[in-house]
Amino acid sequence: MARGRARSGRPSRPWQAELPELPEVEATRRRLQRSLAGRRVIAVAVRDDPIVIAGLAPRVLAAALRGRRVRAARRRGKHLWLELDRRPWPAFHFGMTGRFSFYRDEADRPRFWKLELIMDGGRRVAYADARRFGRIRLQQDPAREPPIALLGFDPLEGLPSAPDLAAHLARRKAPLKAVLLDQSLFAGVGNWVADEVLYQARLSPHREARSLSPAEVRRLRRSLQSVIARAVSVNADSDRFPTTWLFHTRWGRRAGALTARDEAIVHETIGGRTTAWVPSRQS
DNA sequence: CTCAGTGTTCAGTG
DNA sequence: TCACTGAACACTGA
Repeated sequence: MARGRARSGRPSRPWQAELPELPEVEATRRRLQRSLAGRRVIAVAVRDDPIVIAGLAPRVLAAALRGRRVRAARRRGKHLWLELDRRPWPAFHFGMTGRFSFYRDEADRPRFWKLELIMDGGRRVAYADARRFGRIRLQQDPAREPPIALLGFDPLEGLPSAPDLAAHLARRKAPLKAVLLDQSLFAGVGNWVADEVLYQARLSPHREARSLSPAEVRRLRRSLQSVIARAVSVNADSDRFPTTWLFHTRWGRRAGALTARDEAIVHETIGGRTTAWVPSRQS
């Protein structure tokens, strides 16, 4: 598998998003909005998986979806949900390997599918998750219930002002890398986005969050906004990320991996996660 | 066979 | 109460 490779996909092949961080989930949301909004679910298949569909009987989930018309697809952070013409609504988290696939032929149903919707018009959409860290929930109002209600700022919807952000960071002693990954502060930031933001903001992932100067907080804020906005603007297709982004070279695991600028990349565990960073550029 | 991994949660600690 | 750390979760694929 080409890690971190979003695909554009030829029209004849099923489409699926990869990498469940904010940009990929937003690309999925747009795809769901385009192919499902205004259409009716004419059939539902649910695979009995007591982990991914925890606490929810397969027949209950199927009954909530069958016959419903989809009004819209919504997203917050890495969470996504469908607005139907009747509540409750389904909400999805993607874990490490959750993804939606869009296709027409039953033969294209993805290998680790958990839920499949057949829409009027014959289009099919399936949620699949090999590693089973993802979750499907059924909620009356997903945006106002946990876990979505507990999320922090969504960088695509808007970040607080630099002084407000500084006030949040001032309470955190943990390394910047760990704080960026905290969904109750920055909703939707995952491992590659955090590393990219720190690289572009020229900040070390080791820095205590509370140690940032006002100018550094502004740099962090600006990088967060620009990385997310740019990734979303190309539909999370990593082939279209700027060539200078760390993303393209961060997984060169051999000692001596270099960025497009010929800077040495270091890999180490920070905040419990593998982190790629460039000491010569980030401090 | 071993190990790392795009994420979250929980227990234990300070 | 809050913040932090590390283990656990489940499974694939290198």
